Amino acid sequence: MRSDMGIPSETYQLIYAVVAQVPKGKVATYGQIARMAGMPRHARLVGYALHALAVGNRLPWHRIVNAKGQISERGDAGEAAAAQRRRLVREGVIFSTHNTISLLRYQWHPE
DNA sequence: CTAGTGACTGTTT
DNA sequence: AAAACAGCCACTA
Repeated sequence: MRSDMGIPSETYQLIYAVVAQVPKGKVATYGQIARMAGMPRHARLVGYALHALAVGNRLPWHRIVNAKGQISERGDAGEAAAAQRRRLVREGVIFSTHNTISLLRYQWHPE
């Protein structure tokens, strides 16, 4: 455990704040979240931050997908990815074959 | 301090 | 079209 385990870095908080703004039925890419958080090209950090996220949080982490419009796997049995897909479908997102969604249709466009 | 790793992405082979 | 490369940086050991 980190010595400051209960106090995530500001970078993470910033990422979480942006993720929390993604509306239901829409999705955002890691790079997009990074850019909106004021750190373009830090897409990997977004993924790392989400991975570090504790289970049971209220964040819509399932609305974050990669630039290909697909769910990134974690090296698990793919169950986490399946759960994410299930959540998105429940919000009305349509998955075409090979677990791909249309970013042109579902990507979040903030004002 | 160094080295390895990773829910990524755009560019170049 | 598919694979490799490069960049970016927090976190762990």
